[in-house]
Amino acid sequence: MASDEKINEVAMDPRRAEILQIATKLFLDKGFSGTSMADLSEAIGIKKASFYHHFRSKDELFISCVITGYAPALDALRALKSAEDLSHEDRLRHAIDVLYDITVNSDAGRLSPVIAEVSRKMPELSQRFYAEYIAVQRQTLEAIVEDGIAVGSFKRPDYDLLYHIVFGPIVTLSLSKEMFAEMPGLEQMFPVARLKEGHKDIVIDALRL
Amino acid sequence: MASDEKINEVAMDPRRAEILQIATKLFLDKGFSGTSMADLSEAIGIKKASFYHHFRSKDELFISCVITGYAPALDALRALKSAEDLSHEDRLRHAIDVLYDITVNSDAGRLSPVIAEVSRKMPELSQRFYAEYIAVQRQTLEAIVEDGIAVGSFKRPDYDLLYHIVFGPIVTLSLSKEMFAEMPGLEQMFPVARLKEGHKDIVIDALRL
DNA sequence: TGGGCAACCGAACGATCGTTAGTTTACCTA
DNA sequence: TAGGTAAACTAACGATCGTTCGGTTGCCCA
Repeated sequence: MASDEKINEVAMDPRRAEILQIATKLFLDKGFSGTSMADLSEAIGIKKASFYHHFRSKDELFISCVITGYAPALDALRALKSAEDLSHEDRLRHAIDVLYDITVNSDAGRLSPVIAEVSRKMPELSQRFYAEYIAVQRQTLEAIVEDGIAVGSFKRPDYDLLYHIVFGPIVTLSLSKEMFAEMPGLEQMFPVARLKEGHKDIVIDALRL
Repeated sequence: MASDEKINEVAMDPRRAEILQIATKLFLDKGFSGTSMADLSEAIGIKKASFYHHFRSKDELFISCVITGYAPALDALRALKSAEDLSHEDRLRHAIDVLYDITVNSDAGRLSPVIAEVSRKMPELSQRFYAEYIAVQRQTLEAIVEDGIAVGSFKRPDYDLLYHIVFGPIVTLSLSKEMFAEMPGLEQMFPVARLKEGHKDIVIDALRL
């Protein structure tokens, strides 16, 4: 497949993509209202006015950052469905690994607190974020567990609860790392690798027959 | 009058307390930078200039909101230690009930995303919030579990992991409710009571010998 | 009874916000 | 080589930001 028909405008315009990348970094660092157009245009290396040649407004820019930010995460989720060679337990463990990765390390997950910041003035963004990103994560998790149930590996859980237990710690970890980023000893405070392994064990236990 | 005495002296000035209450409501609703001094003074019912009779700055006001916001939550945590009549499992269940309550319903917990918003420009607030609120929650949880271990009710857990599993879902639930507050069907999306019960079972299971 | 003072006010401060108007530059193509 | 156009520029816009100044009010107590 050489070209995907559903290519968005970003892939067509490298300058736009470059701006998105720089802007995302700033939004992650300083939040939405903490990032001024002066900061932004300086980081890009153009004057403020030139920015408006590429984006209609700061709001549109941020929305684009979010949408393009979770695109790779969605790809990673899609890739999960084609791991047929693993046991169902290992598929689930691998899925949780991926969820940690996309939430703690990717732009999409790390932008969540910033989306929360603007959610009141951009409710349509929250809705889109939920429908196109959060809900997809949930569906992916459910599909993997359902496969395991079908062959008798798992018991059927309360999916709302499963989601609560799986995503809760991951999202909070991501939020905490942002929130306490300036504190010394951050790595010891949140030993991600160890927490992840223990977390996976607990989730598997909760699904055991 | 703003003075050099400790910010968290609550009982000093009823007018100050009244302003704190109104300000907290606004900060919860619209975030830190989303709340202007114009909004605030209008909500209080005084002119902007008069506000500065009570607080030195917007930053000091917000810090006071946070500090006084978690004071009742700390009281609730302290009260947990004197529940000697319950079994250790029930004490833990009750503790988790309290954690849900103070995180999802109290100002302290609900202000967390707002603290995250300003954490870069007020790192000392993040630090204080962690030391005086987050760490206290953690210590309380640990003390209760240690009591259970001493009488053979629980096995000794990885406390970092326990904290991850207990607080993660609670904080994320609180964040989600703020983030998706404008979405229809919020209550069905996050059936708090059911999630809480299932969550408690899983935590207890993880501590079983 | 009058001095002190907390609480309030109108007015304005300088700074910064996101955005726009109008113009110039640089490059591609006809 | 002329012309069109995308992308950059300078300059400034009106609005709003948090904050301060200087003055007025009204209550408490000496």
